[in-house]
Amino acid sequence: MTGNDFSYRDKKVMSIGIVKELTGLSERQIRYYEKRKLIFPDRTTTGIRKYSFSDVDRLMEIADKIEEGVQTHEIRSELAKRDEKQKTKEVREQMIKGQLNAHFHYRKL
Amino acid sequence: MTGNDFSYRDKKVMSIGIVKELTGLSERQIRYYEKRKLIFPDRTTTGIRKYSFSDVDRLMEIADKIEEGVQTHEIRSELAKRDEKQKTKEVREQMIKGQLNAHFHYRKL
DNA sequence: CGTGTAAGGAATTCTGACACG
DNA sequence: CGTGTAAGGAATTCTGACACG
Repeated sequence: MTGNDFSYRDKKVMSIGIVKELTGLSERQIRYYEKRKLIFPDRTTTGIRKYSFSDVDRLMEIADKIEEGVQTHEIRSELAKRDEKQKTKEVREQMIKGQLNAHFHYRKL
Repeated sequence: MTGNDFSYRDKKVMSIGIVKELTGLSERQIRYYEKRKLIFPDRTTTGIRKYSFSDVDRLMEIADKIEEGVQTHEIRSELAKRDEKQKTKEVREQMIKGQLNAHFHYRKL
């Protein structure tokens, strides 16, 4: 609650133009990888895509795989697997935090 | 050189629209604080302002000061002083890094 | 399959100015 | 002094499609 639960790295704040610059990819490629479900930008209420720094990193990984000849379909399942693990890990961490809170603040009120 | 010399926090990647959302300030205010030299966004070659997360934090501080009735002129000198200290600190850190490098990689080639 | 491009429209951003105070 | 707003233009982004393969 207090600090940088996910700070800057995961905040979706960049539009596609900067992502293009940062990654060296074309807008076409960036949008296409989204269509293939490799990347999941946010949208403003008016439909503009917003990306995070971690999205940028992920796009660079994707670009590497593509260059290696890996198809988007395969990249997708690799990434999905990793995302799943990551989510599980975060849930565990949250549970530990919760227990610590319960321990130290037990019936504090 | 290797890692996050300044990572995400200081990278100027957001356009004014998101900054507006993140800070709750109006575009007018954000641009005005720039004119008064409280904030220094980058510009794309075509003139679009780009801000960093630290710019966002700074804008919130500025907004607080303004609310307290402090004038931009005074805020400016406060911030300038702090920036100066920060820069000095960074220079010192760089020097230390340089010396460590010199020590460990002395005539490595 | 992955990517380039021209097309037309919608949303964003920019500057300088008038306004109030 | 700090901020709102309407004005007109320039730059950005979006989608669906044609193209190549």
